[in-house]
Amino acid sequence: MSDDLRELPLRERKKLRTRRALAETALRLFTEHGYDATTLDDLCDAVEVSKRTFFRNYRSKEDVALAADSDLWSAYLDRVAVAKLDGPLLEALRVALNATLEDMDPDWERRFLATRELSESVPVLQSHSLGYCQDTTRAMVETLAGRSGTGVDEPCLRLTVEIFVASWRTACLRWTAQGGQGGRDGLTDLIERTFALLPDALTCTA
Amino acid sequence: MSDDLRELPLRERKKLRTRRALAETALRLFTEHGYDATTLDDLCDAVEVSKRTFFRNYRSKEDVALAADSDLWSAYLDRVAVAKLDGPLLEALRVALNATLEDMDPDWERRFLATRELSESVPVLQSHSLGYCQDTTRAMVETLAGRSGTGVDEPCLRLTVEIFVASWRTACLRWTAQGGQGGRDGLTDLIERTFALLPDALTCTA
DNA sequence: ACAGCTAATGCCACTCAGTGGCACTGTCAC
DNA sequence: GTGACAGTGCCACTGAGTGGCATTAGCTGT
Repeated sequence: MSDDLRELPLRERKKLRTRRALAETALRLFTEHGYDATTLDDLCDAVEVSKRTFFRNYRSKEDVALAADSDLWSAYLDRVAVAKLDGPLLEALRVALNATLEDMDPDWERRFLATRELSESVPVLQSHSLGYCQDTTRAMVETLAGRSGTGVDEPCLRLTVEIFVASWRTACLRWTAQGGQGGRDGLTDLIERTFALLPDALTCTA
Repeated sequence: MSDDLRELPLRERKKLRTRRALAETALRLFTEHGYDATTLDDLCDAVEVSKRTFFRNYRSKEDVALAADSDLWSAYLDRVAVAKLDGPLLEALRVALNATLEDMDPDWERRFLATRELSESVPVLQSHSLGYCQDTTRAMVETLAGRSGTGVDEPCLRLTVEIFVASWRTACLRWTAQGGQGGRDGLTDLIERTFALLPDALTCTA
């Protein structure tokens, strides 16, 4: 995830630079002038690429805004695919998440916070972001089912993963609400506390 | 939710008929020819209204496809707003959901199943549908927080509602996968069984 | 029954997201 | 160098969604 940039062929380097410039500039423009008020033409002008090139790098306007989300989920999926995951599943998934967070690029944290704030104020981004979560959920269920030999329809497995994602989002929401306080350690801490609340959440009264 | 249609002023009746015709026809066209392959112009031609009228009835193409979802959630929110909700919150929410399902229009079930199938095969609909869930979650948390006097930031409350929605979606997924078998009773049954799995889901091992 | 009011609609022109096609250019392999 | 080809720019197009304004049609009052 960190700067593996210098040891790539020139062509790849340029491509990657464009990709990053697009995501970075998009985040800045969306934050400064608003998501709707920023057109893709604005973005492409700023990065000095054609709109066609934009769409070769990102599938949609929402996609580029949520690049930091995407980075996290794909890193997480990679980790889950190779991790040990012994003991209680929910706990193992949480540990893997913490490890993934620690491994993210130093700059990712800032991008992610900006992305979260944007996502919470723009409905279409929120929906799209939830779509990512759902895709990740599905992929995780498939990976885990394939490994343990049970089918993907095993309701308990799916439910566990859903609860995992729900907890993550709850923790993430609080982290964003407090302005990303404590950086990724703060986030890790919130995650831990949120997961600890789960048994209470099942039984708490109105 | 049932046919309160005959006792409305003519103008309102026509408006409602148009609304329903749009949702009904949209569902049919989307199912028969595919979501992307059906343009709003196609839909408007079929219903014989202008595109402008469409957008006065629904906010987007996704919205009209997910009308059955929206119907359920708004009925559910209405019920939660007035329900007693004593005892364990999660259980009370589930009971209220069952009651809402029973009260839905007889035709709703068919529309809902078609909507779910559509939503699972069209990513943008899935995202949009998750957005509805999220909006409902937020509204529920506000309602419940306002009633019990605690703040909306009460993490346990939000977590409970998130788990509720996650369980609902898991049950719903299975219901759709088995072709809506058993109608809404079948769905109610799946919901009950899914909620019963929750304690296991917290502790199950990989 | 008729005229006036107004909500709802239709129509038209527009913006912007996203796609397809084709020519071009810079990078890589030889 | 030179040919191959990935990546890019440019252009024209479709389709979602919006704003404005004229028109229709349902609800008044008399």
